[in-house]
Amino acid sequence: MDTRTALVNSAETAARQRGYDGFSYADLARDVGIRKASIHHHFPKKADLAFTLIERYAGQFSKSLEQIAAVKSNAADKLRAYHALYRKALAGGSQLCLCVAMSAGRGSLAAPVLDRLNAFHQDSAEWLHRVYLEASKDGTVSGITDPEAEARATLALMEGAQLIARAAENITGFDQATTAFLARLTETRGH
Amino acid sequence: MDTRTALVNSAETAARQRGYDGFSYADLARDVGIRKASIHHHFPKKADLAFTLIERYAGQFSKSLEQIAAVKSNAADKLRAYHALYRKALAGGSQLCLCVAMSAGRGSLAAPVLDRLNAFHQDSAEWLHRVYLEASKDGTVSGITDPEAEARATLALMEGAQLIARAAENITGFDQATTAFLARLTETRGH
DNA sequence: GTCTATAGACTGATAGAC
DNA sequence: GTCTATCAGTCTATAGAC
Repeated sequence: MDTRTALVNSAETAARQRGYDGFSYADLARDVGIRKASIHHHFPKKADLAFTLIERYAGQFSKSLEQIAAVKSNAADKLRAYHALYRKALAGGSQLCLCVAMSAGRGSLAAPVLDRLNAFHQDSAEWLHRVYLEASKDGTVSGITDPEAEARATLALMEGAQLIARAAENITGFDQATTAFLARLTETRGH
Repeated sequence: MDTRTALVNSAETAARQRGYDGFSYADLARDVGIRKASIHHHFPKKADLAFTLIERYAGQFSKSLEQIAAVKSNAADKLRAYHALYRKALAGGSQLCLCVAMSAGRGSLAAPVLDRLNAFHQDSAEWLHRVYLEASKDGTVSGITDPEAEARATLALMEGAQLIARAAENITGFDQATTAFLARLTETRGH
C-alpha cells in the first residue's frame, strides 16, 4: 500500500474513534511509520486530509447505497440493509460513521469539508426518500404517511443511535434505539 | 453573579457550541474577565469543571422532565413538551444539548463524566418509557407496540436531529427529522 | 481570590539537506 | 519522498507574591 493511502486509512480510523480534533499528525506518523513532517508532503494542511477523508468515505457509502438499491427488491429489505450498514460502522461501539464523527466535531472543520458533510446528509436523505416512496407503494413498511419525513427521521435515528451506543461503548444502545424501526418492516424477505 | 457561576455558564455555552475540546481556560478567562490561572482556584483540573457542568445540566434537565410530567395530563402533550425542550436547546442551530455535545467529544472525557453522561441517557430513557406506557393506555400516540423500544428510539431521534441541524447550522434539519414523530401525536391538546 | 511568571507538553506547519 | 531541525502558537497546570 502506498504511503498516502496508509495515511488516509490511519486518519479515518482515528477520526471515527476519537473525532477530527482527537488525532494529530504525530499520531498518524507513529501509526504509519514515517516522521510527521513527511505527512505535509502528502497533505500540506490538515484540512486537505480532512477533505480527502470525507470525499473517500462519502463515495464508498454512496456506492453501498447504490448496491443496496440494485440488489434488494423491496423497501423493507433496503431499509434492513441500510440499518446493517450503520450497525456495522459502529464496530461494536468503538467508533462512529465518519460523518457522525465529523458532525460531532463540527467546530474545527473548514468550509469545504462542512459542505461535503451536508451534501452527504442530503444524498442519504434523498436515497431514503426514494426507498420510503417505494415503501408507500409496495406496503413492506407499516404506517407510512409522509415518505420525506420518514427519510429525515431515519437518518437522524441512525446517527443518534450511534452516538448513544458509542457513549456507552456498547452496541446494545444502538440495538435498543433501532428496535422499533426494524419492527415496522415486514418479516418476509424478498429474494 | 459569583465568579464560579460565571465560569460554569461560560463553559456551558462554549461546550455546547464548540464541544468539550473546543474551549480552553484561556477562552473562559477572556469571557469572564479574569486571568486563566485564577480559574484553577475554582476548578483545579478541567475534568472538575466538566463534571460540575454535566452535573448541573443533568439536574436542570431532570427538573424540566419532572415539571412536564406534573403539568401535562396526557402522553402526547408530554412528548410535545419533550420535543420542545430539545428544539429550544438547539438555539436555532448554533448549539447542542450539553449531553449531545459531550457524547460527541467522548474521547477526552474522564470516567466520572462519562458515567454521569450515561446515567443521563438512562434517566431520559426511563422517563420516556413511563410516558410511552401512559401512551399505550391513553391512546394519544398512534401505533405504540413496544413502549421501551419507543423510548430508546425517541431519545436517539432527538440527539441525531440535533446533530444534523447543527452540522447545517439550520433548525430546519431538526424540524424535518422530527415531523414524523410529531405526526403520531394526537392533535387535541389536554388542558 | 486573583495576579504574574513559567513549566512542559503538544499542535500544525516550514526550511532545507539528502 | 523522507528526513532533521525548528518555529510560533496553543494547551493544562503549578509556584508563589499580593
